[in-house]
Parts: sequence; structure tokens; C-alpha cells
Amino acid sequence: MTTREIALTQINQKSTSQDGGERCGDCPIRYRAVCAHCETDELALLEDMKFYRAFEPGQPIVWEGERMDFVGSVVSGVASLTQTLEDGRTQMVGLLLPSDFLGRPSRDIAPYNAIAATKVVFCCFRRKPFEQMMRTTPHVAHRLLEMTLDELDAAREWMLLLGRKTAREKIASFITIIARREAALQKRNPGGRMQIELPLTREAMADYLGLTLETVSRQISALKREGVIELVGKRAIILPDFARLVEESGDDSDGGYLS
Amino acid sequence: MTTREIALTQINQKSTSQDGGERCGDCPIRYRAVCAHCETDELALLEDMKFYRAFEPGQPIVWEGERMDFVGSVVSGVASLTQTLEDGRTQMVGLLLPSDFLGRPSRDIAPYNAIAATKVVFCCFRRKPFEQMMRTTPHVAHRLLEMTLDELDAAREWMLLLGRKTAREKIASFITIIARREAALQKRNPGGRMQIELPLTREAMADYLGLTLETVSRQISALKREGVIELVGKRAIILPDFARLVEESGDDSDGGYLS
DNA sequence: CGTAGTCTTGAACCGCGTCAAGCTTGGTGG
DNA sequence: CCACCAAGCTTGACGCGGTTCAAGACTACG
Repeated sequence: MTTREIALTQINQKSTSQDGGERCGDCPIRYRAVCAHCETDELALLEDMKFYRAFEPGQPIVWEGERMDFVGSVVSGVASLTQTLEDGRTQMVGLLLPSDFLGRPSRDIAPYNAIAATKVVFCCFRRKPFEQMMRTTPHVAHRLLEMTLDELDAAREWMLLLGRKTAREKIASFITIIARREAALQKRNPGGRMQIELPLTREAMADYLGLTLETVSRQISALKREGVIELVGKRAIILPDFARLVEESGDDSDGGYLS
Repeated sequence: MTTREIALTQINQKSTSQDGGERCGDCPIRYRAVCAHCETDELALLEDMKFYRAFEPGQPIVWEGERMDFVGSVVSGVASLTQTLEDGRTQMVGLLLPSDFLGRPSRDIAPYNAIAATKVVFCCFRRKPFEQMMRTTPHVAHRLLEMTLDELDAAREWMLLLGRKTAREKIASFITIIARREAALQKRNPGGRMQIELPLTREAMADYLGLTLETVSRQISALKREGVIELVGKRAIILPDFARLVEESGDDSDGGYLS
């Protein structure tokens, strides 16, 4: 069984929770999602307005310009937000990880495409009651503000990457971002070398980074050739020297996420 | 007197309001800034915690990593948010226009440089009382959420520009953005051809667009040569055919801002 | 075993960056 | 009033990084 299959299996295990009656108290993103600050009684309100949906890799969650009668959170898996020009050029503008929020209260037309990159379990809140709750209880609105400000910061880092980094720096930055996220979630595997799963195809990475898929492939090969990374299959990467990778990313420091 | 000088004079007139005791009720951004939804009594609270500061073109408002003991709104003028790599490569990540908000409640270290691009009058709120108000009254927090979501949308359009547009399309897009903003503010000059002021130097435009200043200059010259725009001095532009300009920008529609 | 999706690699091209020179404009001081 | 200077801008020549086009390899799956 490949590491990729293992990852998909893990997602499957989580997605068995999708048949409606799941308790928020047991939710894996209970303290990181939009509901993070909610009290027990507020959770009960949310449970009344929520339902789960599962999406397969490549499947659209919403289409640009489409009406969206729900908002909600990614429970497991990865989804991408993309914008396109008429002639088909595509740029990813958001990467939704577990606990990230999709949809804007008080606007029902989606401004970009949302597409499942892996299997995704999505916790939907019906729009109307959710908007009502935004008005009446401060905890949800406050948490959503925090999360939106964080996303704005991330978008601005991303703009620096798109506007000013070289192809090599973009690839190294992307791997660094994924590595930090996985390190933050998973219990440290002690001693063993850091290994990560790429949740995106080469093409999706290209759309993330403002490159072509050929350039992505070439730069990954170059980093491998020079020993900065090692490949395990196509989608898993071992990082023998994280500091070296960060150097290649062009950023000034490792942000303190990893010793 | 050049159009640029006229613009600066207008800013000067506004900035005479900076000596502290200005009433919020008379503020030019009263219904667009973070205070937009506030009632009279809430305005009184805000007046107690506010003070004005003026900045000259090129002057820093805050420096990345610096402590910021205030948050606030641009009253008049234009400021830029920029991020830089160690080797000096610079990317603009935000363009602050009148009514835009600067600073994040509950974080006192600025994550990017904010620099005045023109003369700027800035309405500062002392951090502590402002944060207190965020907690106690819903109107300010709610408005800030709206504004942050709008900024996030703008940042994502910007990412599409940075990642996927050509130099020519970037320039055309930038002029379009500025033109729409000026059209939204100023009373329609009836009949006369549309004329706009660029609030940025060629270098600042380059930092906005992820280009070099030479490329910016060349593309502006090319658009002029082909009759898409006309130059009035270096900083003012006449748009004889707005639809043509929008075509050059690569966007699929004019967004309905202008007939 | 064949086929489709994904990825890699090569060769040629070109858009934009780099380097460099010169222009325009406004301000300063003789 | 003119000489000088600095800041901002324009233009040209050249080269490189990344795109484009094309061919082929690897893997999963029927």
C-alpha cells in the first residue's frame, strides 16, 4: 500500500462520519473551525442547521457564479479555490484545509470555483439560520473575523510569492508550507526523517504557484537531483534537511514553526 | 498648474482637518469606514479614542516588525502595504484608499510595511480602547468583518493578475482599477472624456504588478502608441475608449461599474 | 494487455528582466 | 534668470528563465 493510499484511507475513515447525526462535540475540527469559541448551547443551534456532504477528488463543490445555499467548513481533505480568465488560464486563489471556512454570509453567489483536490468531507450550515446566528451571537462572528484576517495575511504572503519569487523558490516555498501544516497537525514522529504528502497534482501545484506543470516537474526534479528533497513515488517527499529547503524558498526565517 | 498639482492641493485642503478636534459626523469617510454602522453614541466613544496624523509621500506609517499602538483609517490620500524578501525584492500587497482600515485588533506587531504614496491623513484609534469597543459593541466588529471580506476578494483578484496575466494585461488592469475607483468617487464629469490620476510612481506600480519599472514604462508607452490611452504629463491619463482598455486587461466583463 | 491519467524530459522560442544611457521636470542656489 | 542637480521616467540592446510544443515513461485500473 502506497503512502498515498494510506492517506486516502485515513480520509475515508473520517468520512464515515457523514450520515447526518454526528455530534459537534466529537468533531475533529471542533476547536479550530468557525465554531471554535461556541458554548454548548450555541453548538446545539449549529447542530440543528448543519449537514455533511462528501466530495470525490476533482468534483466541484461550487461553481463560480452559482448560487450557494450553504456555507461551511472543510472537516477533512483539501479543496482549492480557483479563478480563471476567459481563455482558460487558471490561478488558484485559496487552499482550503481542514477547519477552513467556505462561503460568505450575506452573499449567495460564489465568486470563484471551489473544487475538491482530495476526498473531502464538508460540514454545511444552511445559509439563512447561519446568517441569523451571525447577528445574534458574537462568538461565531468574532471567530469568522479572526479566520478571515488570517486568510488575508496568507493571501498577502502568497502575493509576494506570485509576484517576486523564482520558480525554484516557489516550489521550495510550497513544500515548506505543506510541511509546516503537516508538522502542526500530526504528532511528531520522533527521530524519523520528516515525510510529507503532496495533496495536489502537478497541475494544481502549477495553478497554485502561477507556473506551468512542466516547470513544476522540472524544479522538483532539480531539487531532488541536488539532494534538497527525496521522492517516494510521485506524491510523497522526504525532507532530509528542512533548513536547506527554507533557504531555497527565499524567506528570511523559518517562522519558528520547527526547531 | 498641472492636474497633479491640483490633486495635491485637494489633499492639502482635506488635511487641514488634522488638528485633533474634528467631528466624526463631518468626516468624508463617515459612511464607508469601519465606523459606518455606528450610532451617535458609539461615534462619541470613537471620538474619545481618536487622533489624526498626516504623512508626506514616501514617509513610512509603520515598519514591518514594529510595534503599533494604534489602528485606524485612511481619511485622504493613498498608502501602500509592501512585503520584501531579504535581497530587496519588493511586492505591494495592499493599496489603502480613503476609508480603508489599517491594523489588526489583538495583534500589535505590523506584519508589513505601510508607506504613504501621496500625502495621507490618517485617523488613528488608540489600540486598547478600540479593542475594548470591538468586544462590547457589535457594529464596529461587524463592519470590520465586511471590509476584511472585501479585501480578501480584492486580494484574490490580485493573485490572478500576479500569477497569470501578461505585462500588458497587468498595466491595463491597473489603469482599469484606478479608473473605476475614481468614477465611483467623483461626480461624473458629464460628456468630457474620462481622465484619471495615477497615485503611484512607475516603481510603485511595478511593485503592485510584480514587474520592473522599465516594463511598466514600456507597456504604458505601447498602450499610448496604439491609442488605447493618452498621457497628460507623466501621471495623468485620458481614456478615450474604456471598453477597449477593459479588453486589453484580459477580464471577462467590466463588472457593471461603468456603462 | 491496453488505455487513460499523471508525470518527466527535451528542444526551441520569446516575454520580461537586466544593464546602461539619456531625457524631462522641478527645485535650489549663484 | 540661468546653471546645476536629483528624482522620476523613457528607451535600447541583450540574455535568461520559464513557456510552449512534443515525445515518451510510469502507474493504476479495467
